[in-house]
Amino acid sequence: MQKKHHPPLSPSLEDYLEAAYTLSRTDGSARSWRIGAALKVSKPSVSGAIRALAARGLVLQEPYGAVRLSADGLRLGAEIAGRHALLKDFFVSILGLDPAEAENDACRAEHALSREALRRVQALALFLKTPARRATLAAARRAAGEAI
Amino acid sequence: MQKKHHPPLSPSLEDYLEAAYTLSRTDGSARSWRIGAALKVSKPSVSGAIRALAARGLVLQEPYGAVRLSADGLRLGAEIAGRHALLKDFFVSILGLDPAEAENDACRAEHALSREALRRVQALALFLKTPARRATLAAARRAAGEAI
DNA sequence: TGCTAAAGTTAGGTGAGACTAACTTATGCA
DNA sequence: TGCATAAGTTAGTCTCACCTAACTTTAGCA
Repeated sequence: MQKKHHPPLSPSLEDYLEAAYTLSRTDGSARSWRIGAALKVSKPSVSGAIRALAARGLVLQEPYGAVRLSADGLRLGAEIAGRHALLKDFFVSILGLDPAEAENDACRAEHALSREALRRVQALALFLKTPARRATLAAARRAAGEAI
Repeated sequence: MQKKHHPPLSPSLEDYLEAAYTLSRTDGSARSWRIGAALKVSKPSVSGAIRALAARGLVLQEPYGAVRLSADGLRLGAEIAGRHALLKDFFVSILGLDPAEAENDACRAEHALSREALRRVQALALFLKTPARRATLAAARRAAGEAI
């Protein structure tokens, strides 16, 4: 099996891989139409994206069958889903954003931030959530929620 | 002057407008080649983007001349540059990110976050920067800087 | 004052990522 | 068990955002 190098995944392909990963977790398998429904794109769009992910060895596709993630795909999918969860949690529990809006913001921001920035966001969230910081976090959330 | 509606600016066009705005501020005028240099794109790319911005009434272009922002363009440009500055400041002064990396992250994140999220990030930064919070901010930055 | 070099534009092409329409394969149930 | 419907694929098109090559305009200076 010859390895080719591919550029890092585009935001779009990250979304497809993340959806496939999440659906595999929740539903046991990732059917193409469910990915399309989750991402609100057409069937051919999913088909093309899966082919691109398969070319990178991230998913295995038996034609007309379910999408399965390779070991690499599982690792990357988990990482992307983790970035998403981390940001959503920060938006909700630190900034006090409405969960639906936090979800949208996380979807977009997860492709924009560097590993290091993400790590620091996570650390900040953890710091502010320590029990000793209860009052501070409450005040911060109050401050974030107020109009400026 | 007939107004057409246009969809909101794409991330790419926001970048061009932001660059034009910033150059106008620092250099007094925005020459096309400077925009291209700032964004690391070719002359024709700038030319095309300026045409698109002009079609939306955001910039005035006299052929072969400097790019000037309209009143709308100035407003939007200032807003976009503000988002950028706000995020960079958060990354540097709250998360303790290296300024060069903060710049890159801000460039990408400025297109990803909603108005509300941005507002709350700003409020959080303001909150943590109040003098009464000196020790907390220092501890937070220390926590963010440490490996997890 | 005219020529050259820098700046800007036009023309044409590429690749990503989306779409619709039409086709193929798989599935489930009468 | 065969056929209708659901799921997936193929083909072809569109737009966006970039590129190079070649052309035009502007401007500076000998």
